Amino acid sequence: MKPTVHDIARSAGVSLATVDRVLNGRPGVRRVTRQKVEGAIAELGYVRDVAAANLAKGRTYAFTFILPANDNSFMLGLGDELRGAVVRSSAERMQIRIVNIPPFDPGALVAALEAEFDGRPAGIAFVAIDAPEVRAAVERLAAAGIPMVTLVSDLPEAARDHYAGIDNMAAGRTAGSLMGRFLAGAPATVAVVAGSMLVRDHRERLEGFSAVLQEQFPGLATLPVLEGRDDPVLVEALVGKALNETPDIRGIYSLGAGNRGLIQALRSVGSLRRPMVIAHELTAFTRQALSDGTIDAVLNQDAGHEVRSAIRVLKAKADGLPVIAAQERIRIDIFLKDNLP
Amino acid sequence: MKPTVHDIARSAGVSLATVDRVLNGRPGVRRVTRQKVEGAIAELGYVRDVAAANLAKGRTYAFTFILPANDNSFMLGLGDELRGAVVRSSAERMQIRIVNIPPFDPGALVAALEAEFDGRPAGIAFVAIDAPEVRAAVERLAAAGIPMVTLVSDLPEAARDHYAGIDNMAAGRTAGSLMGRFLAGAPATVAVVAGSMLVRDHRERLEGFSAVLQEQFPGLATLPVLEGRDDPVLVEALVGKALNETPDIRGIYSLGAGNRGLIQALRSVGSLRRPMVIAHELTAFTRQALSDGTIDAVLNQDAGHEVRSAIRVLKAKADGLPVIAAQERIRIDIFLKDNLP
DNA sequence: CAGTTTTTGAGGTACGTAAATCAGAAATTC
DNA sequence: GAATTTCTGATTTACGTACCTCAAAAACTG
Repeated sequence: MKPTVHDIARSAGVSLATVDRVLNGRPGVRRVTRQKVEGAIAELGYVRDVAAANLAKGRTYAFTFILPANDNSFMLGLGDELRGAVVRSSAERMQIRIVNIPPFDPGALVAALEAEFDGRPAGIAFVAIDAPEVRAAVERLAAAGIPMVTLVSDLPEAARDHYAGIDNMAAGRTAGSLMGRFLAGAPATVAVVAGSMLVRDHRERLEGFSAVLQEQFPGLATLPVLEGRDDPVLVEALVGKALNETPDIRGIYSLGAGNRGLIQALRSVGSLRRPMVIAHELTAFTRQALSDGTIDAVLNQDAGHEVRSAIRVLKAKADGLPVIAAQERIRIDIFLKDNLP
Repeated sequence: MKPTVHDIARSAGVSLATVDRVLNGRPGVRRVTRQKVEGAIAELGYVRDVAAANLAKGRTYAFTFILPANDNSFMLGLGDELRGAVVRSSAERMQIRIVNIPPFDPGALVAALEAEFDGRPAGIAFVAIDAPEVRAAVERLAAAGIPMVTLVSDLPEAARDHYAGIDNMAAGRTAGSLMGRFLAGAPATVAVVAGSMLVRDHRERLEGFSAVLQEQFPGLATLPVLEGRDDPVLVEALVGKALNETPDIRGIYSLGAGNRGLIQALRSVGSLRRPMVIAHELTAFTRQALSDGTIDAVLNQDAGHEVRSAIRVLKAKADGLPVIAAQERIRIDIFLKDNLP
């Protein structure tokens, strides 16, 4: 049988109350007594029954997720995953509130963060915008002892407890490496389409991509970045124009959203001149394009994993427990048409 | 506040006992009463508190993991992950027993499975060997109502409840696609190193790999499969011999274990003639080889994820709960030197 | 309508831990 | 050595659900 606090008390020759004091770090236990109890715990291999403990604590976890009301497939999918997780997690004493704010708006994010002070949530997850005022708000919440997790886009070196998202620099490097190898090292011109260079994850992806091309594939030249603002219509126009004006484009790296427009532009190009294309985020559109050969590779972050990881981490932080780092690492999925799930 | 059974009882105008009967599907409730209770549950949005329920049930989950006593890095890593999970899961009322059996031995696996009848475990996970006698044993355990999960290697169309592992056919296809693209479609000779063609996952990987080469890269010719029995020494000998006898090998796909030997053999080849190499499983050896350029890509299955997924699924099955399919899909990681974790 | 069966109510105990109270013991201080 | 402070023990209640018993009410049966 699994040992309980009673067994510890008996084995250590102390009372239940003392065991409780040791277990929960309450004061009023002499050093020697504490060591006796800890010895018994180690000897019997006692592990606290979290179900019973949570029940006794009667604690519920109020978490808030702040998401941009973006209408691209990825963010919509993230919202879906989150709502699914909310339903399931209510069975585990968690109450998750979802707050939507206008996208790309640091002021709105700060306001939403400030508003959380009143509710005193057990934790907050949010898609970070890298701006000084956001950092300041995060510092204040951290000072108030509220655990915070950044989601999808990070705020490095700020007081957040964890980042639930991919390493965007590594993603960019991976894209660069694939592009270089797929183009077999021959001299060629590559175009890069981004959403906005103001967004941190896009900047990092570009940085990683460019670094690898420079280091390992000097034969590949890149054109100036096309900023499509994650807007399918704008992306289509920009890419179409670029393909017309620079017919020798042999590769395209799309590191933001709005891939619907990219795919449109590519479809109107003759299949002979179709460039090598690497894009981000597996959506209905990119999946289709991948299987029909319009896109060659898709780098993906799994929104469901990110959401579940954020929830797990918030809960662990709220409980003061360590997180299993390996489990919480969000991986960069590489999809070719051959390993589509 | 979160509603409890008491709230349901009050709201439906029945007693606690009746609510309990409805919730747990016990007999002795009239149709109309049952509907009243279900209405109240829906209206109040009641969700059973799993922590309290598990505590009350006093149930502990006895799971058995049957692992081959293989000494390659991957299986050793899997064992480590499992032992780590065992420690953590004991806090969640799970007791996981690990049984080691000789590798590649259907008889030993059957014996280990048979032995589980007595213990009546709440679930079994095992690395499957595709043999008729194993299938028969699985049928008997399934008939006894014991949930089963195959780990790493599957037993398709058998009575197991779930497979916690990668799609090996897709892995092989991915390797084939990468190899074809990395070699840029030029005519070349490719060698394949496997552990044993008797093991299902190796067969499937080869099948997927060959299919893609045939379909998409007809210029690539493959040599007869080298069976290295996952043994570093044998692998080194075979690969060394092949590289000597067939100097125009431009690609190697190592779909099994024993990559230490492969790497050794590659290191003694001049870097000019070094072929394009794709291997499986990220270990200390393959990681090193990847970062120094000896290996070009590694396809990986995350042992930790597989173990945790198997445990989650077994628990869900034991509780009669549905599994979140998306969460339990084990992904094929593709690692280049640029996205090493 | 009496007898039988089914349904329901009321109440209790248990699970393992948290948290509190209060009295008594031990250690420390003056 | 008395007074004070610091520890410790014993006991109790609570968390939300599961599961049990027993009695009473209601619904059927012939």
